[in-house]
Amino acid sequence: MVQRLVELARCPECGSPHVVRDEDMGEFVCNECGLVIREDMLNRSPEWRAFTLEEERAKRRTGPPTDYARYDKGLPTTMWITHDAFGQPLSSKTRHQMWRLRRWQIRSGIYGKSRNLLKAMNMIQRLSEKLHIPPSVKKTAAIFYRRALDKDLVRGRSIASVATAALYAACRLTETPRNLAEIAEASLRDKKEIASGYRLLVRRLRIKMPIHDPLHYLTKIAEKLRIPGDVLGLAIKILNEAKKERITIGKDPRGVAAAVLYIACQLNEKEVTQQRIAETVNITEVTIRNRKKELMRKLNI
DNA sequence: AAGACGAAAGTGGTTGA
DNA sequence: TCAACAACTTTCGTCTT
Repeated sequence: MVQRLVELARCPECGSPHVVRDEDMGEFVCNECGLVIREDMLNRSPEWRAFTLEEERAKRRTGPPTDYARYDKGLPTTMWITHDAFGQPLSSKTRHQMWRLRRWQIRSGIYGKSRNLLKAMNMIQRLSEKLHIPPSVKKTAAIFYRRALDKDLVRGRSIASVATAALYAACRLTETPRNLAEIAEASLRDKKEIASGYRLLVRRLRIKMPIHDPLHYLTKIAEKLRIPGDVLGLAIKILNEAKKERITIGKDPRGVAAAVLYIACQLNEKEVTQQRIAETVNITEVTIRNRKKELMRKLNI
């Protein structure tokens, strides 16, 4: 099936000129931000062409080409996509994903929520591509969204915000390092909106989020700044002490990790500035200083 | 000149009434 | 739902190396 793409005016959301008309899906989609501009556009033209009467008779099927009242608007067939928006053939991996999405769509199609789900899946798909989120995490997000839909949590909220929140929750659960700011920015939605959606999902779906261990960040920073193993070893020792003294609870694990590593570097006379550590984990030097002060005091260093 | 330190004011999230 | 609260950030002046 050939996709016909027609350039439109600028996207009302992000101002991007890359707004594309996707006739097969019956949608206008912004290639920059993934905004679906007119999702209920109806393609009334026949999906086939005939040049002779015989041809027309041969190609015509029963009923009108598309029917808006049908639950799926013929979507199970239109989801058979073999080329991307630029006319390039899809990779086998993406084709496989599309195939799964299609099969899944056919299965759920008889239910009233299918359209909602399809839109959400599109949203999650676009966001995942934009943020380079691995397929396994994306799958988790999809499952979260489905469960949210089952529990009627989407009612009264926008599909986009819940879908984005589901993706964020999936990232948190799988410890995929994407923060709220990045995801909110990619979805072009308010951080608050995503955050409240996230909390709703965690609460109502009873998702058990892993507690972020400073150790996780410790090794990460050490690797990035090429901290030698013995210094890292010392840092881990200090961290374990801190855990015993219960200094780490309720604090930003990144701050604790950063401070512990900084102390270890100083004790080993390894020159690393607070600033360098701070920027690798996206916190401020002040936080490192505060944590450091507390650690030094309570651990008698 | 760069890095460290800390005070003060502001922000966003959590908690408990 | 709202106010209080702790943690964290931003900003900025000062001190040290």
